Amino acid sequence: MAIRPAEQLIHKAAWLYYAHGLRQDQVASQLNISRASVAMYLRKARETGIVNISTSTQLFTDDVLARKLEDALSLDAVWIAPENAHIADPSTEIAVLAASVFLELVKKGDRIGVAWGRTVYMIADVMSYADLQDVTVVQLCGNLGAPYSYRPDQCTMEIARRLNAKGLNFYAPLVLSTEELARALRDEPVIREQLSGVSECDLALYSVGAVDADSHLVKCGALTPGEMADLRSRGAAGVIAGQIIDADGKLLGCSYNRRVISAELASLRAIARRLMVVQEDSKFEPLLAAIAGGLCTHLVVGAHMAQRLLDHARAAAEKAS
Amino acid sequence: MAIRPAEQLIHKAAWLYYAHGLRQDQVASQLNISRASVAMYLRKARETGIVNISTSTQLFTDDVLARKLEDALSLDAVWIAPENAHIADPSTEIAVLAASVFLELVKKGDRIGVAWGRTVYMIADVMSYADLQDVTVVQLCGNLGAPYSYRPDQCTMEIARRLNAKGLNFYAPLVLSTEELARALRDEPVIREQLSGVSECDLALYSVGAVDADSHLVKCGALTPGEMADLRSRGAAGVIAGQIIDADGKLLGCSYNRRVISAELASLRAIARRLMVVQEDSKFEPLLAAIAGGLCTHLVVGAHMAQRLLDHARAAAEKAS
DNA sequence: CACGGCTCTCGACAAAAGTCAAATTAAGCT
DNA sequence: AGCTTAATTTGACTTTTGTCGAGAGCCGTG
Repeated sequence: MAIRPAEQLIHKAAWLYYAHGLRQDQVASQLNISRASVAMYLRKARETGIVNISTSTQLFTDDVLARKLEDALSLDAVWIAPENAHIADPSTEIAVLAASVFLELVKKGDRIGVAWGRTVYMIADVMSYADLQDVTVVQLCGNLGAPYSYRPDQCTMEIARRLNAKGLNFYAPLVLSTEELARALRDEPVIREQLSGVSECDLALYSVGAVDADSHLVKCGALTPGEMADLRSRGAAGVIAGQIIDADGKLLGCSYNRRVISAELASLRAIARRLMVVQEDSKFEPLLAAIAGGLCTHLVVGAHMAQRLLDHARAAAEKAS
Repeated sequence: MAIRPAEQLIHKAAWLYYAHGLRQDQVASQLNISRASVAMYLRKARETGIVNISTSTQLFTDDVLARKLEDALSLDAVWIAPENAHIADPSTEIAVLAASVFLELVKKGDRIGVAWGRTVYMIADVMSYADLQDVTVVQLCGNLGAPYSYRPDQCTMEIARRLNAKGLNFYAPLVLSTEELARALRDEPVIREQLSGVSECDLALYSVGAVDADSHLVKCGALTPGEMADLRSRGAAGVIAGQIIDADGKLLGCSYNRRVISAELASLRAIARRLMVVQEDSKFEPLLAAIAGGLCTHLVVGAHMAQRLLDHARAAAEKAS
């Protein structure tokens, strides 16, 4: 990909402005263009990730609650988004925080696994741009034709686009109608390769889904409300990368799971850094299940959820003693 | 280290402004302070590395010349600072570029070896602030009491301060008056430990010194101009971390070198990423020597020097064929 | 070759950010 | 306590930056 002269100019303007600290009019006279153009170039530079402005998320880990949670749940790191009267929309706050944390966790050369859902898409949406050409973003599960804009492949591609990274999509449906077909498809070289590549990821980004009629699995037609209720009564506690898990975070033995094309839980656990983000307070049980299953090393949640998790962990510890 | 309430405010202001994209007056009303205070907090946030603004140095590696040099000299990466009429001061430009490159190369948890000299100090001086608490900056060579502000320990400490990292100083003189004393001092546990810790570094930052009367070694009284001229006639080609090397980049066998307390060349070569920065065109031969000795994997130079290096490499290749 | 459609560029104005000295508060010291 | 000194905070002012519509250049097309 040859660099267009315009891109050269953007680079130069960004360099003079941000690295040298010149003012826009000084940059303009250096490059013999108008100051207005400089301002425009600088905006483009920010939008394309040529310049990177990042703020430390230290503040959110420094929370005492976050430290206590790290200990209680043996997680590597926890970030807690405040939820007070000043914050207009807690779920957006969580997404913005998660995007910052995610960018802080990404390193050069990383391979990143991304699942799908409203949360992941919201994170992608507020994520700032970066220039990480040697990064690869891979899709963790099959696709779901949906009336929503947050299809699995869109989550992956949007994040790849923001990072200026390579995006690897998964060309298979999430759920098939028979177990046989799913087995056959999983054996296809293309799919097999993609699935085995998951454990080579250095970083995963996902949320956990609830097992109820509001689930995307229901909304997208993969399961009927009745089936969902049935699974729930049989121990389903949450949804990870399109798969149903029980309260221990283990794959639930059910026809649905056998018809799904997605990364195995063991592959997910093989990823060193697993960033889980949960926005809704209602996802308490699903989150507990995911944590129990060791599907999460790094966690971003709201203050209320954090408190509930800590209370639960303490109650459990007391019961045990 | 408890976070003072003021620091909390700086964090919050930076978060709202840079991560959420609020305007200063909106931040001010959120935090119930005046907009002027917000502006001040934001400046502090930038100065302390709570927010990080970095510009890609892509532009300088994209240069065709840089690519050719990487091939010709088998270096991992080369950055070339332009030297045209618009650039007021090429050596500053090189330092600014080197500082950006350095920050791009630093990763979390790194141990960084830093040598000393005008170039290194200039880089430290223009380096922007960052918040890398788990990084350690170690001094690669002994100290030289000097009338200059760029003593070895100052280079190390200034860089550590800018990165908000731990600085590890070297409490020994660079040169001693007898070889015996130098040997004895090198055997001291404190010094021995420091020296052996050098090869555990992940990144090194240094320049190369010239073997002439203008050298710091002469200016600081470590060597007389006469001794320097003598060393030169005996094959001295450059100075690395206070030690004299020959044209092949090997340690020159001389009394001076035996009286020096500094990181061994083998230890330096054991560091995976060795960033060498050369500002002066006059340091052509010293740089050739350093490259010959494998003391450099990443290089930042000016356009003129880059051209000379390439011409030299090509002439050498032609001769060989 | 004239015509829209397109992108790029610029001047002028409005908005936002930076700065400074004065005022206020906090902190140290006798 | 009473004084001095240093550090914050602020309102008012200046400088810098963002934005928008107009105009200029460019290309493919009819």
